[in-house]
Amino acid sequence: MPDFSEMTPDQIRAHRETVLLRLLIRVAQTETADLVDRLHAAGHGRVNRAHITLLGNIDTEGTRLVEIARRLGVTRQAASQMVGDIEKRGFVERAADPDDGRAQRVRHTQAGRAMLVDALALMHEIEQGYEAVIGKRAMAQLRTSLSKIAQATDAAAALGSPG
Amino acid sequence: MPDFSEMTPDQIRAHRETVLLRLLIRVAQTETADLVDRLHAAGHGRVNRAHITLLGNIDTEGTRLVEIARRLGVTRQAASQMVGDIEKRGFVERAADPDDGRAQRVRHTQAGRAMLVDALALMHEIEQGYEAVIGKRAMAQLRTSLSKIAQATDAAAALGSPG
DNA sequence: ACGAGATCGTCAACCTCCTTGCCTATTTTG
DNA sequence: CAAAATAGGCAAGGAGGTTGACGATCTCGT
Repeated sequence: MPDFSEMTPDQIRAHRETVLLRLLIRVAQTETADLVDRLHAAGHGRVNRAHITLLGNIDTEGTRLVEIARRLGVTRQAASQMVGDIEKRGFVERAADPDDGRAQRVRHTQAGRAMLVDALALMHEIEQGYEAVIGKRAMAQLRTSLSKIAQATDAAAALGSPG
Repeated sequence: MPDFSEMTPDQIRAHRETVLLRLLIRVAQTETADLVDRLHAAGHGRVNRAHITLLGNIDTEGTRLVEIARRLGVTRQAASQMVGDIEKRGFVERAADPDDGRAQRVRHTQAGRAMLVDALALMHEIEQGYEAVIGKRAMAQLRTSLSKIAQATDAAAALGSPG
């Protein structure tokens, strides 16, 4: 490992640029902004990343709020607020859970499903643009590498916090 | 391109998992959380991602507020608030710019520099963990691919909004 | 059968980060 | 030099999360 405390300012600057985290955040932000722009252009007014993320995490048979919260990595309260938000916009609806009187199922509406399908298509379009830049092989390896890292860190997190 | 409107729910679910954006966000979030945890463990109390990002975007000779805002992709006001925040914590200080009476230079304090050096070392440590999972070659290609994508999208953005 | 405790969802209050709108001081420009 | 651009700051507010407390319901050990 480099001895950072002995690095010159220029060396620190150079190193900074190669930090993976910086690249991840940058590309994720750019792609998100691009997606939202394209959704607007496609006639889906006033949608944001949270909406897409949420829609993408709802199963066709309906998903419980607490499960949505878990998938999104936020509290139940935050998930509840987000669902309330996109419910107002008509993309999801709530229904009582037949198996559990405490719970509800959140489901896509027709409009929500249409939006999700459009969003997936636009993401695919954007990512094909990336593939054109780095090549098909590199793109495939990018997905594979990130998947492996995600799996490994998830496994580590599961060990770290049992329960 | 797949015809998403004809996909079954299961196919949509399967596709969802391979969307690059999802992977990017997930890995970025995990690494960020890991970094903050390690900084806490290393005795740097009450630091967050914004602090590290900000410290990493300040040059040794001092950086103007407006330049910080540009690098972070936020408004001057937001940058000003963040600088005010970490100034209170003692990581940066402001000084008048000798070349421009309107401007100020934001500089690291000793403590800020120490924090940045630690943060870089910890990111390096985390990312070596990733390298152990996916291999040295894949890690190098990951950085290269993301860099290329970032450069390409930056160039496109520059064309789109001249000025 | 039933009381203790866990779980599902919600309301309310608050925090962080970032925005828009407006303002002053200074520099640059025609 | 006046006009316009630029550096920065103050105030108000929105978006998206948090913690804490709560009622309703389910689950489990006895």
